Amino acid sequence: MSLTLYNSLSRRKEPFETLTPGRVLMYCCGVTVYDYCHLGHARSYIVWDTVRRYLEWRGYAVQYVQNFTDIDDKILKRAREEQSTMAAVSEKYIAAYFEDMERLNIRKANAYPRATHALNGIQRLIHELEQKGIAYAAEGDVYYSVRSFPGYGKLSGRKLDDMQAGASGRVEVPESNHPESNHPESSHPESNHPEPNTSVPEPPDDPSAEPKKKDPFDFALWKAAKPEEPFWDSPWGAGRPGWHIECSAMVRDGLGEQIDIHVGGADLIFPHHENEIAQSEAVTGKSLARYWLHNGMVNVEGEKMSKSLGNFTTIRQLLDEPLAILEGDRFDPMALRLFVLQAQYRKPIDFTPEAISSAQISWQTLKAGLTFAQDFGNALGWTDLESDDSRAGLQNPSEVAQQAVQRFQSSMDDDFNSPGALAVLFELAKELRRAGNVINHVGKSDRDASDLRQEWQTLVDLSTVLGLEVLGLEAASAQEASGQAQVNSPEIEAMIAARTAARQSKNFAESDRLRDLLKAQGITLIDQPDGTTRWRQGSARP
RNA sequence: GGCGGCAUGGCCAAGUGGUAAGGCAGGAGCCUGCAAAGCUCUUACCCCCAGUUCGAAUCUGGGUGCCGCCUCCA
Repeated sequence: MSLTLYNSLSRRKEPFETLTPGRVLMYCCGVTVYDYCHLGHARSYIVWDTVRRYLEWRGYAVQYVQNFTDIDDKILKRAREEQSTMAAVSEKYIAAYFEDMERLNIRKANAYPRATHALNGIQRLIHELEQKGIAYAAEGDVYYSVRSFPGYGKLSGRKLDDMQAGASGRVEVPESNHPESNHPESSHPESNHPEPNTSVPEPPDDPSAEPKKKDPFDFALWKAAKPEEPFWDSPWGAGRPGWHIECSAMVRDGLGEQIDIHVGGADLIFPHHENEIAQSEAVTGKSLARYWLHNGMVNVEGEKMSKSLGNFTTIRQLLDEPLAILEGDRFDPMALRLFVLQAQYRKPIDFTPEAISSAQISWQTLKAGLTFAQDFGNALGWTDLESDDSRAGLQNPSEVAQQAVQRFQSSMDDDFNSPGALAVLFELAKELRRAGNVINHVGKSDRDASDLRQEWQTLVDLSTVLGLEVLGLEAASAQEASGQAQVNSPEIEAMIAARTAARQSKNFAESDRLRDLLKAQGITLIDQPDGTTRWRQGSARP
């Protein structure tokens, strides 16, 4: 069995072969840090984190690098609004990024280069492009001459001439800028509409508005500094880098001239990744990345979630606010992860209340399987959970465990088909939940303890590959909860005895009253065929 | 207008030539004084039309609908 992945470059699934056996160099386009991350970002980074985890599980040593864009017009705009600086705004949202990602159990990259730390590499790259006659300076700006790179358009599958026709249709109304040109945005501060603001410092990419460009599709590698903006000295004068060049430079500095996998949102294919290829490959003469992978968008009511449409929900908003659809509960971060992984990564997913509640409940099911050892390990005599050889059983995996791993792998090998992989996890989790319920209700298991042990261990292992884990805090509180139950035990036993007496005298009204009383405290009673009554805490378990 | 993608049950979503995984949500029954759990059963004309084939959700052609990119965007 071999791993196959869909390469945006060829628009086909291809077998995965690394540049160096056993090693994967992987670069992920990160965020521009001017605001909190929304669900679109969450999806992207959950997906690529999962890909990275899977590659490692498959035995590859993965070097994973993800950048922060911390030089950008939007950051500057935010800094002006907050009477702050670009650096301060960046720091704030980088910190927020890490907080959000940690909650989603996204593992840290090996490196997080920032544009502001990559100026040397950026300038070197621009210089080399200039030497090769592909970049040209114009009044303090430097542009990339798109027509000098024969391969331009190979990733996005478009031709410059085709685009020109389309672009002209969009840019035909430059007059719309004029009426508002002397109305700063503060003239309508109460407006929450995310209308494109015509007073932003940078004009839209209107070819006619940038006469410095030789060709309308040329793009900026370096931008001359405007007054009161941060700048860096350069051979072309004071200024700052364009957006695309930073990734070319950071890939080269952090991973080398050629990498295995370059990933990012599908909305980055053009122009960002196309330009990145043009920049890097024109200099090195080598293909930049062997595989280009792009995740699908998160939609809201059929439309892409995006800043400009204003239809976004931030990660922290979704996780922190009690939700009506969840009857006032908060959305579990792992349920968000599940929501993302329940779709194949290239397909769009719709963010709806139904999807949220479905994911939340699904996570409860999976969690019941994951906490099986914690809940029932004692009952099954699993005393070695903490010890090093606790996984010894997996040396000789059972048929069920082997098949689960095999099915999981063959799904994931097929272009990271996580929905298929999840089906395997759910089958294991549901069986464990069933077995646990039987123990609760009958007092003993109807399954062989070591078989269950293997199924549980397999579930935990495979879930971890997808980053679906019961994290520390939750695990601790679950244990705490079971400890509490012990404390109240005598009181409960007394009530059960009273109820048993009532039942024996057929006083069912009293018997039901006591049942309801305990139920209100979260205690569920289980009458046994032999007339005795068992109980357990927690009525929520489905 | 150009390029790309998607259409499977109430919702989500696998399946890429041999008569439909899984999740969520439902229905019926057995069991129970009532419960809880368990068990059994149960819900698909795979967007439409034509073609290839012994056989297609799966391949080919045409159509319809939706989405993304072409402008900052995960």
